[in-house]
Amino acid sequence: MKGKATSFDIAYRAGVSQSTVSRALRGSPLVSLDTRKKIQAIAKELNYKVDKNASNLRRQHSVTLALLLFEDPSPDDSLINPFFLSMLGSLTRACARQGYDLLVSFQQLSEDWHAEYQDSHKADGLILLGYGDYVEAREKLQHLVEQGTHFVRWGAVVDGQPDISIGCDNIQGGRDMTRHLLGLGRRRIAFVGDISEHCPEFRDRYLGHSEALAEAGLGVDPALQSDAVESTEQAGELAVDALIQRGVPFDAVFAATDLMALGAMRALARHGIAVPAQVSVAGFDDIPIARFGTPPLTTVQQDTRRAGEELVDCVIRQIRGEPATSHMLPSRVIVRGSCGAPSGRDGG
Amino acid sequence: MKGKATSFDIAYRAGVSQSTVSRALRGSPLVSLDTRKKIQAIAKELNYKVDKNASNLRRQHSVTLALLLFEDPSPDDSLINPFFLSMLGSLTRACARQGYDLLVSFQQLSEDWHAEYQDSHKADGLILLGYGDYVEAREKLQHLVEQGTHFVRWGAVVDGQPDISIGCDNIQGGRDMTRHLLGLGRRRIAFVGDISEHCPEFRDRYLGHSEALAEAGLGVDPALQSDAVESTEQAGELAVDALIQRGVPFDAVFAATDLMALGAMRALARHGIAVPAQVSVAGFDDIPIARFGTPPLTTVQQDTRRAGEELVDCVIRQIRGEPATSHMLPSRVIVRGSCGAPSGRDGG
DNA sequence: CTGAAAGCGCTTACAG
DNA sequence: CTGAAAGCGCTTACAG
Repeated sequence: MKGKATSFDIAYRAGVSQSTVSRALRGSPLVSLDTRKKIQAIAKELNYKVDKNASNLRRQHSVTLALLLFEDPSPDDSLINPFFLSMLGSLTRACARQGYDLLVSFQQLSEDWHAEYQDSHKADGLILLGYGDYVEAREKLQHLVEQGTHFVRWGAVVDGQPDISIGCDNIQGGRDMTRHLLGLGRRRIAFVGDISEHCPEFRDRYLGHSEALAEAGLGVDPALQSDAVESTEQAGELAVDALIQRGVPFDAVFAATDLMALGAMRALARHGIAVPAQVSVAGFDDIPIARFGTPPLTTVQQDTRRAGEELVDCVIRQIRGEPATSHMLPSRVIVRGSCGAPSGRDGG
Repeated sequence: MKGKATSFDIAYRAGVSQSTVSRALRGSPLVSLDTRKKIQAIAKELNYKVDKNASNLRRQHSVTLALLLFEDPSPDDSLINPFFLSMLGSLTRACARQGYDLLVSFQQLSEDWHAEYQDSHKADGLILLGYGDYVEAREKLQHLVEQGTHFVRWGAVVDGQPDISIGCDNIQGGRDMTRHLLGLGRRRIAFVGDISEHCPEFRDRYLGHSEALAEAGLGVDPALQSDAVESTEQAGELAVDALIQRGVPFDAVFAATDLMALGAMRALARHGIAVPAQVSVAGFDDIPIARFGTPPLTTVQQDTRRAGEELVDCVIRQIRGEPATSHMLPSRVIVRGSCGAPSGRDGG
């Protein structure tokens, strides 16, 4: 065989027209069973695969989705946010289940990522993960919407947002965790993370946290909140340093992110503060290393598997012209050793 | 604007032929600077992107690579080997640098993965990660080669292999680690992992281990080697249990994988054996959680960043008809707390 | 330097 | 149920 077989090759061998071959292989009901069988047999024999480029061109779609991963530029570029990575797994599988391919692309936060994929027909829809600063991203999102791009963003559902997003219920997650801490007798709970409009997810977690405090008849002390410049271990460490510097007493640290919580533990250890004996530490995400913390980290688990499925489903619905809406997924508290509670069976 | 702009739209506005538009946008030297500028301006204005399907069809390639990730089926399918995941990051970036897109696909180990991607023109080349059992994979690899598929496998370089592979120098890595252990005064070093021809990478690590023993004038005691059914934490735990059951004394465990090493530590803890005081534990891979072990795990680090680059480079060379050969990448021992050595500055 | 034209390999109305 | 034909949007010899 020279070169790849085409539908004409198999038509010739089967003694039918090329149209019939195409129909048979696409499962059209218009072709007789005998013909179909014969064609399929020859196709297999010749190791024939329909040319996706030709097929896609003709049908005007690509049956692939593009995953745009946005990352803060970091010197060591093999280090990826573990949460995104776990999302990637479920996204890939969800796509496969729906018959879509997944194109993965890391975007520099600075880049112009408008519709590159969809317009070039590389992908029929986009999934955005880790869009960075929401305020900055917003106009780009707006632009994408105006262009009619099919896409969904993983993240907070924000009032009046231009796009469709799916995220975990951050308010609920924050509320549940603070309730847990309160139930353990903690009263002065520090919150680590940027709660401005730039980080709506963290803001929601803080909101839930505040709600739980209110439920318990406690007020929110602004001195107990400490910004972190990014969502890294180091930033979490620095934030707790700042907190200690500030001189406000606290008996728990609730970090908006596991990575920051791990950093918080490090700062605490450095200051000779025992976890959880003196201070409880809680995180958010349940990334794989959370359970390897010293002590293992109590955190809020997001259901990445379900998230991946819903994200894919949401884009495909848009592609098909079906209704799709923003919504939130439930989360759950995973109790491990870092808060002082008896470890649950979930703590694995 | 109804629908996407085509090269005809921009030709019309620019007052030139569609051929000229195509040339200008592809950077052909045949077009005058003025014409090119004008065309580029209009293209930007109309938000024009060349249709990849049409372009690819015409040029008979796709400028995309497919990453085939093979995984042992696991009940929790969001759990992916962290080593592969870190590879994925560098692969994506390496592709981007070369102007290629990356299609990600999880293959069930059982599936028939022959040339699906290349024949359908979805991808110009394949990168295989985690091919499973080498003996089983071998005939498929052979088949791929016969079909002229452009691909590279991440893994051991095996004598007489049909395909091209790039992997870390497992023999060197194994040798270096065992030398390290020997330098720490350990004499009875257990090795955890399947060293049969089914797992050539582990076999090579064991080979290096044996070489280091020989250098030190020590013999290889087969009783100190313990198979693990898979490369998971649990399998590592079981393997160490078996070792203890066996009653052979040992003062170190060198696991063929970090995940297994972590499991080994768990088994040791369960038996009340102190690490590293009584027994040193070493791993291989340097996955992100390695440094979070209790104590932090001493391990052999593979340079995933460089690996990603070389893998991509290797496939692209094949696509271009340039020579490409199997080769190995150096690895390095990362000293942390699990073996009893004073922790190096590399220990992160 | 530019244009007219063929052709990449399919899918799908249209006609039978 | 089947075939002949148009067309998806490009790229690139070929001719000027």
